[in-house]
Amino acid sequence: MPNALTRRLEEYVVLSDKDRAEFARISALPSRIIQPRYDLIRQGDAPSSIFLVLDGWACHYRTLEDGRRQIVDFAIPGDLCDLNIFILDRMDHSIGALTRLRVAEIRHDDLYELVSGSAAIATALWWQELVSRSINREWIVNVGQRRALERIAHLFCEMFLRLETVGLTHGFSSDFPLTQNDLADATGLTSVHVNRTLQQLRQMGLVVFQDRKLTIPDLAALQKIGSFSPEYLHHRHGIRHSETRRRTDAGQVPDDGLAVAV
Amino acid sequence: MPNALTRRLEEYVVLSDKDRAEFARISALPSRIIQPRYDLIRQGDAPSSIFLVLDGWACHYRTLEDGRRQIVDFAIPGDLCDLNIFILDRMDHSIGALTRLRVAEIRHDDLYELVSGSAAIATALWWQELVSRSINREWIVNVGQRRALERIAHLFCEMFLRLETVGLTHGFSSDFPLTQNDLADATGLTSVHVNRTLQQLRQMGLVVFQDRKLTIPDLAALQKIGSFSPEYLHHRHGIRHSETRRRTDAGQVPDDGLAVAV
DNA sequence: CGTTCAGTTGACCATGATCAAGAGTGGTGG
DNA sequence: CCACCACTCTTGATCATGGTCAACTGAACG
Repeated sequence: MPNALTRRLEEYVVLSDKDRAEFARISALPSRIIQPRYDLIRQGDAPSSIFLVLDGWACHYRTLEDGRRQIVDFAIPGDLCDLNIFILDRMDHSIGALTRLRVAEIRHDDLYELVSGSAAIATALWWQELVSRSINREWIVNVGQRRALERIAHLFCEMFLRLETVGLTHGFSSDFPLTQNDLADATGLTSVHVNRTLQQLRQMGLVVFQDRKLTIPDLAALQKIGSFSPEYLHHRHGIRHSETRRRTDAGQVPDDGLAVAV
Repeated sequence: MPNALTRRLEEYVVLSDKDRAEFARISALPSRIIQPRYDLIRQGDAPSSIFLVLDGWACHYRTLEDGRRQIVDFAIPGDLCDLNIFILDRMDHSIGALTRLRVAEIRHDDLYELVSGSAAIATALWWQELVSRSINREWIVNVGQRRALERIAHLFCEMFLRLETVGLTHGFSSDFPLTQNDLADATGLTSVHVNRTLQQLRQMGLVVFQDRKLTIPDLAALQKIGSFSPEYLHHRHGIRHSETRRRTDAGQVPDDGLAVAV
């Protein structure tokens, strides 16, 4: 019953039992709770630890002087927030909790030990970093080239696959605790227009999005609307995802669908 | 008379003479020429070397099925194109030459030696990677939140500072070999609208952009219009740049303004 | 209850897209 | 040397996507 981080990294590399034990240990470190709408790290900070999301959603965002806000990525269980702070002088963006958030705090030394103790772990963390960057690039494409309907469809597809990777989906559904305003800030639209676009997606039968849950009855159809192709996520088991056309059973994920990072 | 890569990395870390010699050696490796509008690497490729831009401009871009193209970053002399290919399976985007492009090809082993031979170099390359990511994030903000005039002003500011870092500006001017179409693909606008927006910027006296050259008579003013603040570039000498209000002399960069990557 | 926050709706507007045509420039081959 | 082509830039007319402003609903919570 692997935790979210392990599940995530095993998309990229083969981990040994020892590696897995290390991650289990880290995930079991004393965790910190952040309340929704509070910041975990602020732009300009120079924190001395990095955070591993255990439970809940966060977002990476930047704010302009006049208050405009752009979410540049979401963080879900299994995501490491910013390896970079050990190298860069200060945070160039903020990380805020969207839900009640539980994170493990990993100190510099711990991370160093972790990385130097296992080549697989080092590679996996590198990989995670590079995948995050690929996601950044895709977001540029999303806001730069796609129109509203596509943008939101695309974001739903991406997040659904990312959630699936860490075992947080159940069949066609998943918790999805974003407000329409969050969606607006992530897609560069206004919340009013997000609202209307969601109605359109609902009316087309492509998504059910209510009570902080998302259901995608036909992922392949949604991918088409969102001009989504999953290669940029670099999942090793990408075939599983891209063959969503086959997901015609209503089956639950049998093993550990609820196994949020212990 | 340092080369572009050295100049770039010295924004981040202190290099020893030995480190500098290493970079000089690498920059002097047999170089490859790519003609304008040709691709250096294509999405889906799994190349075995990485490229260091010595001369000319390139762009990182993704294309959608229907032909829409989004440029997600530019590469100028001193930029390493994609450390990631040693880890990720295949390229998730393409890199194309915008001008006649000269690059050095660095093989996996060479890079490995370089990195393991000097902690400063390893840190510097890490840093470069993280700064690139910060730039990616800022581009999301740019296309997501800023309107046309701001977007283009912002892009001009960013590229001008990046060019300055590698010694490719002369006073208030620089080569700037982008077509209006390139600008459109980078900002998520149409070339028609870029044209009109440029006219506006010109009329406001903020930029001179013709014959593949860019002049910014008052960088501080342009930064204001573009709601640009340079922290995200993480330049160590950031003060030099942010105090552009003081650039009231018409002075040339005295030392090595022409020192394009040897 | 009153307050706050998320979602919803309507009317109107503006930014920027689309379509189309023409001008200027440089390169190439007959 | 000239004619032609391709490419970039420019301009005008029209249109549409999505923004703005404002008001209202309903649920959650103290």
